Amino acid sequence: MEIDKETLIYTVIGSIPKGQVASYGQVAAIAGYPQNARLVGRLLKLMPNDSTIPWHRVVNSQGKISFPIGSNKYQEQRQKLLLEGIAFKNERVNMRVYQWQ
DNA sequence: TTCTTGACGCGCA
DNA sequence: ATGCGCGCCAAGA
Repeated sequence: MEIDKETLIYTVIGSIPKGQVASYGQVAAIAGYPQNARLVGRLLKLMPNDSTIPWHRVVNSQGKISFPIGSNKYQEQRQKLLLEGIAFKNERVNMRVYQWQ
């Protein structure tokens, strides 16, 4: 039986360790779908609210949150990351330090 | 079916 | 550092 992209990507995101982050592109690549960063973002958007997957640990390749600065979602994600000990430097996390794998 | 969008990424000026 | 263009690809109009 074959695992679909959706399930695989959710699994990858779910395996990101607490206190670390991964970019959309990395998640896609690890799941076996390089060049599909947009797919990752789309799935997170369609993800049910009652899901327990750590969606907040996914930021873009620049270490920035992919929501407009100041928006509720932006604040929510930033807060979750801060609570895990991830520090922000000018609205962005240091990928060299917090990047998973 | 074609065109536009978008929680993206990379190279280049 | 900062735009800008282009590649990607599934979903919606």
